[in-house]
Order: sequence, then structure tokens, then C-alpha cells
Amino acid sequence: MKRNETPTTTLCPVARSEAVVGDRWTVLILRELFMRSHRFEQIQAQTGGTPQMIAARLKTLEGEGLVERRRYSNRPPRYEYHLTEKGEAFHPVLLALRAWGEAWMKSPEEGRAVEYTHLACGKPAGLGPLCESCGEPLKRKELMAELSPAYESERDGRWEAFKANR
Amino acid sequence: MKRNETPTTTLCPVARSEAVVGDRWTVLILRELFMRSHRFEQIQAQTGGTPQMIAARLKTLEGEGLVERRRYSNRPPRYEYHLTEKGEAFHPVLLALRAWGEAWMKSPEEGRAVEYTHLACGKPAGLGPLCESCGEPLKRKELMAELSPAYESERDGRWEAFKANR
DNA sequence: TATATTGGCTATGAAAATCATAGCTACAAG
DNA sequence: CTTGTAGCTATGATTTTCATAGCCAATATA
Repeated sequence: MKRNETPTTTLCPVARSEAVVGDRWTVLILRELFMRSHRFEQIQAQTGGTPQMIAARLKTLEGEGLVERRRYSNRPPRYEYHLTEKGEAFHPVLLALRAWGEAWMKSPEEGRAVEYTHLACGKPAGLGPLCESCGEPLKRKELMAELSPAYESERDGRWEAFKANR
Repeated sequence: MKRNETPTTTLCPVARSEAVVGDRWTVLILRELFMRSHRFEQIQAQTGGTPQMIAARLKTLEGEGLVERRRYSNRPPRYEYHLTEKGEAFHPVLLALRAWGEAWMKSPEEGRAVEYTHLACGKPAGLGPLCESCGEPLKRKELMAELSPAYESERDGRWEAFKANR
């Protein structure tokens, strides 16, 4: 079974999803889009992917309707990548993945990479799916992210390193 | 960046998670374990993977502590695979992936592959994360799955086909 | 005028992962 | 004493991914 002849025949929704998002690069790209990195090079720098990987995955994501490519400059032609409604709808999956990663893939002394404030109540949101402060379900639009200083500098460092040797 | 030298250095919990579960086979294997397929050949048949893929992924999952290998027969030695607590904790991710797949990867005339009954209230659970009948958060232990006839026969068919040509 | 620089990629050959197919081991059942 | 079952491993071909390099069109800088 090759990547592109994945069973569209199965009724299983998990398998259907995995046919599109079942690879590391794709998920990391979606993470970046949710973090508002819309430019090709930002995405490349933060995921660590090769340009071909990023280009190919973005093309697939566009073809599958999760991402749209917007021209933001005509001459020279320049593009940005944005989540569509279908792409935005993927947010709960990333939130669950984040929660699992924070809970099970870290030693306790490492803090959280990102803390969310739940704009609906103004207090910390926790790991979800319900707000740990007010108990309401977390929606993407009601979340404000704050990166930890360590994670912030990790990301800054990757961007600097990327710019340095291109 | 090779698969096994994925940045354990990053603070991002999504990237950490993806280093373990960031591939199609792994997720499908986890799906099978959640569906109570504990035997190697069942998993192989239902995922459609080659035996090496399944063996390799199960080994990784065991090494990462999501899965444990239990001997259920001494002579001849036979094994079953079961989720650990860490593996069980992955359930919300699969639930979210299922919800997204049902909502965005299917035409409306195809029904749901699985319907859950929320044992806490005895009514349909819907796609989550909250029970559509009673509003409580869905927990794995309070869910009873019922496969649609079509999905059931899809799975039966795969098992029969697998047994037929081995 | 020359020469970087920027952004979004594409091209190329080498390396690694995955695939299809086959087979092995160890025992049990008929 | 052959057939079947379960859980894999071995082999060589195919496909994907990687590292490295470079292109193109325009704008900014010298």
C-alpha cells in the first residue's frame, strides 16, 4: 500500500484522517500554522524540514482543503499559507496531542512550552479539553498563547540559525 | 534529521509526541489496541501493514512505554499486546482524530463507522469531547462501541482475506 | 551599474525506509 | 506425519527522504 493509494475505501475515520495527516511533517506544519507562522521559510525553519518536504506537504494539505495559499505580493509573487475551516477544525487534535505530550513526554522539571489564557474567563486554561479555571470547553478563538521564555528562545534560535546558513 | 534522532531537544510537546506516534502505522496500531485487537495477526490484518512494519512499531511503542507485551502461552511462546497507562492516556487524541475524520473526511451519506453509548447516562455519546446527551466529558471507560454493519463487515472481510492468503 | 538580499521554491544523487514475497520456528491437532 | 496456527525474520526491489546546491524575479544597497 503506497502512501497515495491509502484506503479511501475504509469507513474508519481514523484511517481516513491518517491518510492526510499521518506523518510527522504534516502535523508540525499544522502546528506552525496554528502558531501563526504563515510563511514558507518560517515553517521550514521551525519544523526543521527540507524545502521539498515542506513544499510537498503544503501542496497535499492544500489539495485536501486544510490549507489555502494566498498571494500577498504580485511582483515578485509571494505566498502565505493559511488554515481553512477544515484546517481550523483540526485544532482539537493538536490540543489533545499537546496535552498528551506535556503529560507523558516530559520530565516534571521541564515546564510547559505554552500556557494558554482562556479569554472567556480570563484565567489559565490548562491542558483541556475543558478550561481548568471555569470548566467550559476550550475553543481555539478563546485562547491566547504565551510561550515560556525557554521555548521562545528555542524558536528564536532556530530562526536565527536558519537565516545564518542559507 | 533521521527518524530516530528526532529532536528530544525541543520543548514543544507536539513535536515530542510526534517523535513517537508521528506515523500512520503507529496510529493505526493504537486504534486496533483501543478496539481490543491484541494479537499480532489481527493488528496486521486490520491495519494492512507488513509484518516488519507492525513488529517494528510495536517494539518502538513498547520501548516508549505505551504498550506492553504479555505472554499468554509458554509452549509455544505466544504474545499479546496491551496498552499501558501511558498508552491509554492517548485515547483523547484518537477520539479527536475520529471526530475530525467523521466530520471532514466523509460524505454525509456514509454513516458513522462507530457509535458510542455513554455508559454514564446510557445514551448516545456523539463525537465528543463532551457527551452529546448529558454534556459530561467522555472517558474511555464509560464508552461502549457499536460498529455499523458496514464497518463490521469491512473488518470481517479483511480478516477473512488475511487468513485466506497466508 | 554592480552586487547583495529576500522568499519560495526545484534539481540532483546518495542514503534510508518500506514494500512484496517468502520462509522459519515451535508446537498442536487430525 | 501432514496440515495448521501464531508470531515473527530474511531478502532484494522499489519508493521516499535527505543533504546540498542552485534558480528566479524583484527590491534594496553600494
